[in-house]
Amino acid sequence: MTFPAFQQEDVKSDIIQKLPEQQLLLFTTKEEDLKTAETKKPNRVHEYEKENTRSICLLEQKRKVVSSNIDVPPARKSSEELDMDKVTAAMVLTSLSTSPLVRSPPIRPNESLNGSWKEGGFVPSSTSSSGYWSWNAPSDQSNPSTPSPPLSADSFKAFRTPSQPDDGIDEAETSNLLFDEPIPRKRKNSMKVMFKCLWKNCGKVLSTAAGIQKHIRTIHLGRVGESDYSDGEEDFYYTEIRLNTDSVADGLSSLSPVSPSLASPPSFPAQDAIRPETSCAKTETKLMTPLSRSAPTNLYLVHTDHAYQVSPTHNRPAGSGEQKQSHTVLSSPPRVAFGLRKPRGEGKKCRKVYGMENRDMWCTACRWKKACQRFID
DNA sequence: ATTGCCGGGCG
DNA sequence: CGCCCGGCAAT
Repeated sequence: MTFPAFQQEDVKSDIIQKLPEQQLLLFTTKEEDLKTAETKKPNRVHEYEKENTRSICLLEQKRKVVSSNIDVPPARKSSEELDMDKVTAAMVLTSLSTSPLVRSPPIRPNESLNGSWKEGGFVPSSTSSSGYWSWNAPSDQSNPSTPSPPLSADSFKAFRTPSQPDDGIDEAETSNLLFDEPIPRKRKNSMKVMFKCLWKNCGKVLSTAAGIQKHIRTIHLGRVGESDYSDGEEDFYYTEIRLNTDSVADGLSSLSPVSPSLASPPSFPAQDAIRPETSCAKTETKLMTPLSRSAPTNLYLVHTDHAYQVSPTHNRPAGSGEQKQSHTVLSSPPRVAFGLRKPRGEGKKCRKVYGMENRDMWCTACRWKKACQRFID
């Protein structure tokens, strides 16, 4: 019973496809993680089964990062794999408030054990402290394509219930527990933790979480008055990064203010703009189906993907407001010369995201059939 | 067929 | 201005 990597990828992407856009999902192979997931939201768990792979999708009410991003372990490890006769993958995701979007639990018809498995194997225990979301790193280093790039590890956030910010696990604590493996991460001496804004075209880096939160709150979320009130939404828009202080330039350059998201300049077919470290965790999968290809992308970039940005209107009037003061002459737009019409932004806009029925959730521009301001390209 | 949005109309 | 929509282009 081995599980080729691509197969798991396949499942992942499959699941992703059936889930709402605003998601944050997570992958783990530990059953206790699943249990935890179920404990958190017993009634919003969906199972998904396919072949020998089984997954759980956990829906959360609010958009929150629930745990770290964990990639599936490489398919073939050593032979110790045998005891793991089933790979369980839990995907925790968050969605916008009203997102029973996953109406039909994506379950293959012919599976019989989905019910029993859930009830028998996972009696929701109330001791939330019993299990924490943990990193299940493959214990063998043999595989070069070990998951866990900085991004996936860092984009983690402690789980918190929307209403109750503290359910027994606080951030610092969790972040340690998270790597249940003895963190050899003592990182020499000069390892600095910074916080980077993931807002498109921002990329601001600050040294404190509070700082970045405030930045996001005021600059991007436009919450000026209540600048010290946090509903935790900011968590969504920044990520934690570590960098060597002695290679600051390097580090900073790598986090160029360019959009961290997959927003690739439409004119450049090369999507490889995402540096390898970021997109790693690819597992040696050359034969990814077009389907599964979307999986990693979503996985790692959910952060910005679902980032529903309420950019204050005055940020950018639309169109080409970028440089207002370009000095008349020589102002031939660096844009693609004869693109009379803007390449038509990729990425979903309000309409697609919220749907026709929720038109009142769109940004005003979208409502007026103008260029979307919320999901800028 | 659907989606993004420019250009233009109306109050 | 704010608001809406015809219609086109890109998907």
